[in-house]
Amino acid sequence: MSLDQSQISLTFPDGNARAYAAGITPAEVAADISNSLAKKAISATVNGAHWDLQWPIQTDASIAIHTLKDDAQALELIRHDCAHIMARAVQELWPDVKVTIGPVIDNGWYYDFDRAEPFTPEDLGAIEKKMKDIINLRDAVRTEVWDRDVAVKYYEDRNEPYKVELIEAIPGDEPLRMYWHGHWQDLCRGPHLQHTGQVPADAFKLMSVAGAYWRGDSNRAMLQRIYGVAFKNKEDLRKYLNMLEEAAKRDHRKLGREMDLFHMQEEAPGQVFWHPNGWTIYTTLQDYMRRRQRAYGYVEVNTPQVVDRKLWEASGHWDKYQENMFIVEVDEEHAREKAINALKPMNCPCHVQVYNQGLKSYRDLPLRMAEFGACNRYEPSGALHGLMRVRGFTQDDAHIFCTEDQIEAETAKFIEMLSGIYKDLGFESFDIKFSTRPDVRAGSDEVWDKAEAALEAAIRTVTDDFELDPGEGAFYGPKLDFKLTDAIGREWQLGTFQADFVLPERLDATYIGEDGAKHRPVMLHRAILGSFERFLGILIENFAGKLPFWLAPRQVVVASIISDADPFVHEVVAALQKAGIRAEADTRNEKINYKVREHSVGKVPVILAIGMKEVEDRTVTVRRLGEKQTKIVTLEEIVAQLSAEGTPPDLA
RNA sequence: GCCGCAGUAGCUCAGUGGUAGAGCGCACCCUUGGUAAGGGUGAGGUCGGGAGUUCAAUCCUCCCCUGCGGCACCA
Repeated sequence: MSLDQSQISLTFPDGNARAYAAGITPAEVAADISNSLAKKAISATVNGAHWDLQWPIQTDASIAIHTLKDDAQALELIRHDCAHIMARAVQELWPDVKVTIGPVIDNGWYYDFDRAEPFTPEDLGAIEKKMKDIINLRDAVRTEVWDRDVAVKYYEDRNEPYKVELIEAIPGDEPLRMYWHGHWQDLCRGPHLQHTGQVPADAFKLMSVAGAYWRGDSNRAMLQRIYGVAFKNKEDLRKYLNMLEEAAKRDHRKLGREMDLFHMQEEAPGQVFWHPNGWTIYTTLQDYMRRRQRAYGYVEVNTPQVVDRKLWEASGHWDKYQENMFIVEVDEEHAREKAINALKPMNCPCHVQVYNQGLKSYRDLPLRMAEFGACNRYEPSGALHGLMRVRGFTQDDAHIFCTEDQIEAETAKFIEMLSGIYKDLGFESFDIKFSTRPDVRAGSDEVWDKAEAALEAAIRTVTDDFELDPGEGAFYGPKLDFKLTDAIGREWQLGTFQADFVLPERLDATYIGEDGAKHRPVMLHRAILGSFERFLGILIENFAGKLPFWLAPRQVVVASIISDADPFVHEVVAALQKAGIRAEADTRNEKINYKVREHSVGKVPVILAIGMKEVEDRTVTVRRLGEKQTKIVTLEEIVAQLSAEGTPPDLA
């Protein structure tokens, strides 16, 4: 475009172009447009790349100048500069602390430090205060491009071994950018704000300190990671902190206690003692899943818990996962050696045993074998987390034995089943991730071609909107993962669908084909809820304990207002129970206010209050959870209404 | 598993080198009250487990267990 080599043409978002000298910086461009823009500018986008105001532009380009109004760029820069400002604050407070890396993450940033003493909550306060001082200095940001040798020497001289290692990991042809504000400096690819004063001093907060391995490697040093959050203004920060409070209120461990759903105790870490209320949800959900599976042509089986190591050796689990299995040794009196068994960590090898009983014909395929399989895995102690990560759990597991030609139809059918179930359980949408062949894999390329094509074609019958994750498939086959988003925007990976060409081989599963010869079936591993334990945790948090009526463990409390109403209360409870509703009477010597409060806190969806007026009219006053107003209906009406509501979605 | 923090009544939490306290809940009594806590009385604790220091440990030290927040892991 430009006639003169020293001239370049910059095109603005409105389509206008202007000529500038090559090497001009976005800061200068902004100044050329207006003084106020020059002041407000924070960064630019140049040919699609997020660009520091100080970086020169050498060629024709599209350019957009950003201000704090551009959320994505503003937040990125604010959080990024917060990371540096925090590192500077830490080194000003404790000069011997070594710095490492500090990336931007959702809502904020973290920075990893190497320091002998742990950071305390008081330290965080001091760092925060120091950060505010630094912001108030309004130090201009400079970036410099350095030679590697100079940079390495610089960091060696300053005893910053982590930085030296980082530089050594940067490919040789990339420039090393040094970022300075004031006298303090950090290695960083940028971009950055114009000066530290552009970071809002009242819209960030240091949240926590935690250990983190250097470069994510558990064999390397444990560093101290400080997490912070930052926003454009105080109000956004406040909203975020409120959201955290909201999430804490939904914590399934807290609600589990309050609603008397389950408990855990130290004699059985990572395992659940389900109380009547929790077990009611569990079995209601399981009954529902069992009906769905039947409707989709699955047969249900049940297989042993304690299985000889021989089977795990054959399946390959003994080699790979022995550390994570519960081992059960039995010392039999006349045996030469102890019998070594493992609690099953998964169901698939057992399902192949069921499959292998008797000869299978191609006419038997696809054979969809389901089990609510109770599994135990010795998860690392630090991984345990309420119901979300446990050592004893039950999967809604199934394996579909089929031919390669049946993969596509089975995949499509599975996605249909899964989306119906998620919808029934209150989750309207989900995302699909499609993981294809990894570098190290079993099976021929032809089989992989076929399997990947089949999976992809099957997804496309449902949606074109899926995320491709190349190379992330299991070594035995490609897979689909299903993620759903909960009521407060968190994502949970739940369902999975994996094609497996290896296990049928290892455990010698066969079928007789039309040609009369033996063939190898493909195994499709699939789960929709994953584990019941985890899914119930997610369900509780998604609904903040206010489960849909059909799943609510306590559906109705019929509460008397005065004792003279007690006989009618019991009559109403009996009528509701007869209609299959989980109803209980509350005829305690308490005021109606007290009863309403207690059952509201207990998340009971419907309270029926009964005083003398109701007794005379044979009516009930209905109060729904979360609603203030009440409604008077007849006994017959409420029974009909609630039994309709209590019908599981697949039976409605 | 690793780093840090924590563990006191059923729950939430206060507290002290001389073997403990509140609120809620629970039991009993009074109260029969119309939609988010009526009043009174009372019971309830091996202060996570073990060892050590000390005349004396719930408190200080060490080890272990469990939990919490991350990291690593998640067939």
